[in-house]
Amino acid sequence: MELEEIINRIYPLPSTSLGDLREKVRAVNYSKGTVLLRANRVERSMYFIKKGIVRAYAHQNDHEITFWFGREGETVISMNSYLNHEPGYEDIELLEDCELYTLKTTDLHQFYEQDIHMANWGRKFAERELLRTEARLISRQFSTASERYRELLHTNPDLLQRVPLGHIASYLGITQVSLSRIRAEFR
Amino acid sequence: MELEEIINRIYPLPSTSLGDLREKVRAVNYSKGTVLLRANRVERSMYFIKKGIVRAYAHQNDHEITFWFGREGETVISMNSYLNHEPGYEDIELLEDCELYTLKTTDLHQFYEQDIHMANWGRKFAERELLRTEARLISRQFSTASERYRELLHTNPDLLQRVPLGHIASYLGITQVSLSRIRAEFR
DNA sequence: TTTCGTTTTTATCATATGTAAAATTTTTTC
DNA sequence: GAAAAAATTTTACATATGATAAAAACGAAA
Repeated sequence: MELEEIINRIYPLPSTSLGDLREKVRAVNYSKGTVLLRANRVERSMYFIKKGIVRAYAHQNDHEITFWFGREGETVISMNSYLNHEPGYEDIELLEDCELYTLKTTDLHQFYEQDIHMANWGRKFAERELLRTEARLISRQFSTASERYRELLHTNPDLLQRVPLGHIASYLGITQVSLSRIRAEFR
Repeated sequence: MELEEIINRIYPLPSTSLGDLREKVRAVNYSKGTVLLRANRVERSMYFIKKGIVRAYAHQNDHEITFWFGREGETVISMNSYLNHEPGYEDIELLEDCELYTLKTTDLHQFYEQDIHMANWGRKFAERELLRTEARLISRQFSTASERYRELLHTNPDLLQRVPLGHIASYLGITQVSLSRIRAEFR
């Protein structure tokens, strides 16, 4: 997916803003397994996914949970790093070889301060992510693990093809063993 | 808490912007039990809480879950209504008599389009809520119900005084019975 | 104080999910 | 194509939480 489409899916920018953005953006490729952003660091880059899929995960002790997947057209950023200038809590890892666009967060901040269209783009981006995250929090309460799995199967069928089940289980808030049981139910 | 402080806690606005905002804002008082925003409607108002506490809850069948509390200084809006011009999924109910500031969402949208400072205020607001919500989603996975309760007790001691335990339990993702067991543990 | 309604706790039983380890299948690598 | 590594499933057992019902405690109003 081209940069312009990625951006405009969230909030269409006038071509002047797009031009300014394009000047600061660089295309990069990384291979599967690369860790794009690291926890406990103040990250200074963000990414747009042209092609591929990534996951964000947090850890505590030896435990690790995947709380976000990003695919073609999605924006990758360490929210805590970027918002509070503090170390983030997530690693972001490539699950496939990826083609990305990258931008320095300092440039992003400058755009926000200087260009109202960019500011509104950033607003819309955060609002959409907020809505999604809230929906997941709520569904965690209302739905059983089995229902959440079927829901995911329905809304993101490709995820199951592209991502190991361990990560999916974690994303659904259950163990891989439990997910395996659920899958066995209807087979 | 005065309007200016509420706004500036999120993102300080220049006095011109604050002045424009103040012109469109109206102070209102409602009593405990009032439902401020209703699910399944496109809501056209938003609120800032000067004094009091409210909760947002979603329902499905006869089940109801509280997923957000708002207190002095917080901003109340039906994200889905406002973002997608679709009916929202939450009711927002006053848990105490409240003093509020209210603003039409159409006015908010206009501010966003015309005033870069307001646009950045909206961005920051959504970003902060996103970070909070994400943190809760993650803690739901890492921590036991008991740990989450103690965490809440530590970070929001007043909540326990101001809100019935049933709502707290729901917010923590457990039943009231379960919360009662947890409370019994260390007493 | 008494009463009524709400909130909170207690008790019992059922069950979904977790932990740990082994078995199986699939994928990768040489 | 064989060996190694990774991913997935299965099994057995433990436990936290849910559902339900009832009792107790608390608070507001008469």
